[in-house]
Amino acid sequence: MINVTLPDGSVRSYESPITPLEIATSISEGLARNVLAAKVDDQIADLTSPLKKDCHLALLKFDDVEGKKTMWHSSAHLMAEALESLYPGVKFGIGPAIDGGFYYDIDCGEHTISEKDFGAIEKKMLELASTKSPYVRKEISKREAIAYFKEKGDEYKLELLEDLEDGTITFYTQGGFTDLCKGPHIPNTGFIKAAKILKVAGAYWRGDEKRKQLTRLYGITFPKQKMLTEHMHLLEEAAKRDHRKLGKALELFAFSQNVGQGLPLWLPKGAELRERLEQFLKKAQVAAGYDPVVTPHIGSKKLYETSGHYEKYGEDSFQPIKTPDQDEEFLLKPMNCPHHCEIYKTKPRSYKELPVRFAEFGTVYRYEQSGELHGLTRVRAFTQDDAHIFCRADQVEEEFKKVIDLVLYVFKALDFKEFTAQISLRDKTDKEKYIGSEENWNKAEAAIINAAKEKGLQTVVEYGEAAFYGPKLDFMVKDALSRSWQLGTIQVDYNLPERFDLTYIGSDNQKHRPVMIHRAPFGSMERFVAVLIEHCGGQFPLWLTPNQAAVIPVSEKYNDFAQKLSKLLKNYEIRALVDDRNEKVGRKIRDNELNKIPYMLVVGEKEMQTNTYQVRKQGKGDLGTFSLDAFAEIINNDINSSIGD
RNA sequence: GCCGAUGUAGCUCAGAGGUAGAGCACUUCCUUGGUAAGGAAGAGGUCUCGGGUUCAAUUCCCGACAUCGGCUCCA
Repeated sequence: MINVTLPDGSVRSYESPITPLEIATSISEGLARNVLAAKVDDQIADLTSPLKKDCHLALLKFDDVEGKKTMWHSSAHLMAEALESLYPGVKFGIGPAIDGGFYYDIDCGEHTISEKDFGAIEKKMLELASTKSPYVRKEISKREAIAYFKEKGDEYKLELLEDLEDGTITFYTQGGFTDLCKGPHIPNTGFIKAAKILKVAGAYWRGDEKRKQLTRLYGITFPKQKMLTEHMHLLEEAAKRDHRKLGKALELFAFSQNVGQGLPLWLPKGAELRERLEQFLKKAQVAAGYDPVVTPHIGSKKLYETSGHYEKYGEDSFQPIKTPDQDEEFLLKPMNCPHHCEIYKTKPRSYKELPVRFAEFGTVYRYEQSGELHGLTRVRAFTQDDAHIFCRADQVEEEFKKVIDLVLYVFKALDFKEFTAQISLRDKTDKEKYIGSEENWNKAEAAIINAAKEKGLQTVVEYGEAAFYGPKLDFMVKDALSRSWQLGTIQVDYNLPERFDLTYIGSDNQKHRPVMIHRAPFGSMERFVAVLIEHCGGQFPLWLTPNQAAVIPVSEKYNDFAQKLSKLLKNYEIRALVDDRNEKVGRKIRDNELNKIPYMLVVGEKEMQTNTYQVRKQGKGDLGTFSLDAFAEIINNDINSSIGD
């Protein structure tokens, strides 16, 4: 007999061996029909693998994240089976489950798979699924496994096998398809009731751009057709929030082929919004002890040779600017830090004045690969809300914490609640690619980890993601299609102070090396605005939005009165437009609703007589009648609740 | 940079080997209105660009450029 503890704490006794599926059946038929995998003492397992000793058991359904992942992983195998049947001779790389489904990397030789083929693949998958073929696990010797894939001619699987130890290798077979796989899987293909191939893309074998590019097919499956329909609807809704779409519709920014790829043009409304964001941060930075500085858009090539960036990135950047003097070369500024280092060096510094904090909204230029450009999130000219803090080693942690506070303040004002703080540390196995002493790195990494912990951040640690000159803390936010982008960033740098020979005089009257912290709460204005647009679906916080209110005269007779009102609103620091088009009220309301204008004031005879206004809130409808003072108060309350003042 | 797809009016999209269409937006006129689309007329296109095939190419083929989805990269 073994004792099995279920998630609710209850303990059941069974004759050993017994499978999780049998236990599910013993609980209820319905459960047995819906259960996909088992979690045995924190290990996900097949429902059919026997339990031989006391354990904790959770039965996973599609609602459970692990259940979903198991089903999607099994679906990758099903897609592979379909592909093999449609395109004989296709070879397989890896096929994992991911957050929104699964993919499989395949090599289909001469044949190219395109969107036209998706329908046939989906159909084949469902056809194979309907046979309810069980996923059969088999432990196999390495020799046999190699023989199998040699016979099949699949060099990718053979390469994967090289890294596996004999005795740990398992195969899974469903229907006519066998794959190298450690599992687990759902009991049989019958659970897959709806399948959709989502996209096709190239992907380098093992993520190495020097190796062959395989075809990556992305898909998703569901246990119910209705769930797929809902999912596709959700994706469509998300696509409507795409900042590229909204940026165009709301006339915030544009690109022109005549100007160049990845070089954004800020339109008046977008520039106004950006300006407001800058003012907001500048104010916060003055309060936090930053000194504004301004530096040019180009700098001597030598400056970047000193910083080490030319050596590392020069080849792939915008090329040096030539001058009449042959010996001179300049670079478009790819970063602000070297300039700020030179500002630091303009005079001797005492330990008493540290930390000094130089802040600049500095526009930088980087030649990003053409395939990487993406709306405003990845461009070739962008403005960083940059600042560099020069401090003593003993001040690093304190300064770091202050910057975290600033980032959190910014995120709160813009209602960014969902973000992850990513701590990027050195690659544990390859410390060669980093500049700086072991001791300094250890200190910096510890300082970041401590600061993040003390500020109560939810963090993920990524090894190997650090910059070459120091560890960093990045604030990651997802876009409408759940792609993750880095916004705020804080980076410790022991390298540049060294390279620029920065010093300060300590209390001991000796020269010491300051530590530098790079930081940007927004990251870049471009990317931040992009993510902000998607985050709020184009409906910006009231304090930011270009037009806070629309004055709508009911007929042309009241246009003058509407103009007068908008001037009055200006006195209250309320930004209002007058919609004096020759259209009916209903039409004007509709258009201003669609343009996401937060408030509307309809004016006609009644308003002119009484000096009170009917206020309508975007998306909410009529709020009632207000005096101008009362309306201004609504707006001010709204603003204060987001940025305080 | 690599793999795949796409490129027609300001926007969203139809279309076909015989030099182009819809809806919205725009302009003008009528209408002067009370809370999510009033009516009529008009204007708007080197069908991304460059080659080739053809009597004829925006359509078929090749190339470039740009955009989109990924991969790699991201100071």
